[in-house]
Amino acid sequence: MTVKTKGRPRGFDADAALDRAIEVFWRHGYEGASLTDLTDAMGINRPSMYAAYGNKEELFRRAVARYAEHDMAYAREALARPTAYQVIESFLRANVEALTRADRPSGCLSIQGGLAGGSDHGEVARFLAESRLAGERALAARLARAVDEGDLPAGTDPAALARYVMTVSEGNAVHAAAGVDRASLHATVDIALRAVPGRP
Amino acid sequence: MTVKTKGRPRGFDADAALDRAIEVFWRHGYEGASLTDLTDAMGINRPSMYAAYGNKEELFRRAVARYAEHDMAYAREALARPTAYQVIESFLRANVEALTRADRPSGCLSIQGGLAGGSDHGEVARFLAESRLAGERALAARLARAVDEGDLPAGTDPAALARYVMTVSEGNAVHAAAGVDRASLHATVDIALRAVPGRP
DNA sequence: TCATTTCTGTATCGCTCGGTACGGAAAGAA
DNA sequence: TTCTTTCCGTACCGAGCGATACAGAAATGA
Repeated sequence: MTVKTKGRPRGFDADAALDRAIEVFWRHGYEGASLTDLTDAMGINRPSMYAAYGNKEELFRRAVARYAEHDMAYAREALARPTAYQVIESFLRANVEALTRADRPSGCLSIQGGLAGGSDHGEVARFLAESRLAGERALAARLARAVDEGDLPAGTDPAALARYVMTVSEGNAVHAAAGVDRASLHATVDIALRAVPGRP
Repeated sequence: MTVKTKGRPRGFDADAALDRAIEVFWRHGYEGASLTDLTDAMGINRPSMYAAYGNKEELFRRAVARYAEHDMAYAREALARPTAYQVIESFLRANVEALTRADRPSGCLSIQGGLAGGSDHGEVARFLAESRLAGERALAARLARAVDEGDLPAGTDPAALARYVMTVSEGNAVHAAAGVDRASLHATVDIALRAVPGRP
């Protein structure tokens, strides 16, 4: 459904440009990514960026949203697995793959984007933390269902287990950003899974 | 030993000033900490900072070195425990305490300082990654000794186990930076320890 | 064709960044 | 006291930052 509009049409693909912006933010973090870096990578000039996205922070939020939808689709797929153990294993394995894709920067945009409150008053860091927490809550809900179904031992704390899984995933992201290779991250997952109930 | 020198003596305590700088870098990251933030917190003005430390990056390296020596002393103490399990538990527990001290920023300077390569070409991120890796190697060496001593099961990969422990610690640092409380981080450690051989 | 609307490119804004030149102040040495 | 050395404070540098004003180009609708 292409909307008919008056005026000169945009000369670039906004989603494709957003994908380029994702990589720049991923590599350099929110603060470290300058508008020159961004617009050069996106193949547009500044006023076009401002017209299309508003400002740098809005561009970042849009980039993170697209990242969550595309690059983290594996997380939603993992939640659909039949057992809690499979959910967790599938998530951690796919996470390792995503952290070490050859065609993408190492690590995870949500972590590399910015952990500390930079020049702003932690606005961006809080936004990223909240988006990670949303994922943790989704996993906790799935694990709570597993407890109800008897798939996880009664007495298991689904929120704590979900937090543990996210902790491993974030730790792996930190390692990946430091250049640790895929096989080593999988070895970490091998060990991490020993702490998960319901291992086959 | 106070060295007698000619000329006007420095009007501030360089180590105390460094402690203030640590907090600023910790809260805002390397890039997010401006010279104005730093010198204001340190109670000195710019030329004094440049005379005493060289430049911003040198100040940061000195801050990280002091941080490693003081705020991470618990890591060296943990390595001295008699068994591998105690080493790991002691490290992860003390780490959680350090990540959530009321008189310090939440999280860990080594992580919050900067994960992504900012405006520089990843210089600072690489430096921090290398310093974390040094800690991981020290732990791996200690665990290798435990394997030799029969304290850990034969066939245990000490490097992989050390990497797992550091992964949990880094994941907890990410959570702490996001505001997760101390009890929750300890709950994560409870689960993480289940994957460690030699549990009492 | 021509008025209207929207996007593009240049050129620039005010501001903050990391870093410094320079003159005066404060100490020891003689 | 006077010389020498070092530190402190002001005031400033060029560069890069995020963000924009404005004029011309490119599309639609009448």
